[in-house]
Amino acid sequence: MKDYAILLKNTGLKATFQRITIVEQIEKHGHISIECIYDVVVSIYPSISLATVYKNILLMVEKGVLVEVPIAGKKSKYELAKKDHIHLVCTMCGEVEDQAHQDQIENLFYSISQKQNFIVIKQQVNLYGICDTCQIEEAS
Amino acid sequence: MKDYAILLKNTGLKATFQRITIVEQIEKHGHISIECIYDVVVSIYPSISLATVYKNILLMVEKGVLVEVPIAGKKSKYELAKKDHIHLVCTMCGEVEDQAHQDQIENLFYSISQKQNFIVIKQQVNLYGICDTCQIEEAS
DNA sequence: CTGACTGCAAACGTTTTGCACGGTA
DNA sequence: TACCGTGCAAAACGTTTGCAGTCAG
Repeated sequence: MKDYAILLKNTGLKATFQRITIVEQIEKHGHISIECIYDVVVSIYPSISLATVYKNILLMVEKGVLVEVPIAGKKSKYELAKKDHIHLVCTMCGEVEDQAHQDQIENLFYSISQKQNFIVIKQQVNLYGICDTCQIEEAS
Repeated sequence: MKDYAILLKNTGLKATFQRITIVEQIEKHGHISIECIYDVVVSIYPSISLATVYKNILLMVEKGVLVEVPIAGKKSKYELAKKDHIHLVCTMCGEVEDQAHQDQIENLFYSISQKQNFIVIKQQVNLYGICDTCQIEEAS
């Protein structure tokens, strides 16, 4: 577990207990919706308000600490900012799994940006489907 | 312009004027949010209600006529279902441009699905950045 | 000590719902 | 004609806001 107090301060945000808890829980859960963040954080720090969670998520996305993962047909989830990767979104259980990027895809995106004269700032790749676990449950 | 009455009937939906107009306008505009769909459709068919637009968008997504394009930090847009492609999302003007897929990416996604034992049903690739037009305006 | 942050409650905008009426097949 | 679809209004929901009190730096 990283020192999130420093991470936060580096972005100009004060390291409150609320913020640190939010970030820690997002790391722990990987990909998580705002309501779920609230649920887990409130169990650790019961007096936190939902508004605080909303304000901080927004702020941390703005500062680049968090990344929004928009998902078709559902509420967005949030994750810690990290190296680009692909999301495998299970349409049965809703779980999101990370999948490392290959160089191939970087090259492809680069060639697109050249060809279209489009400056790529951020990328987001979701594959929707059925995860291993749900395939097994499905079969039984 | 395709015959959307038939397209709708094939999915089991009745071809009402409201639905046909919605689909036509989505085709015309390419990528469009629900509120914008309502705005353009109401100018053609003033008595339509927002609830009808919502109900039909949802229904048509379910039936596979439309596809939701979720966009980080914004409301989802909708487009007609078509061959997979990449979305270039301009973070300045909000416009979304389609970019044809290369085989490369298909192969990549296929290899991921094999390796992770994840059955891919749908894919969604967004590149966020600055479009040609906005770069020019920016420079001036 | 001071500005940034929190928690609360109210406001707001978006989406969903139930129901009576109207239109498609 | 039967049933699906529409429009309306209200309700439910998610998110944002303003403000007074609190806390990190």
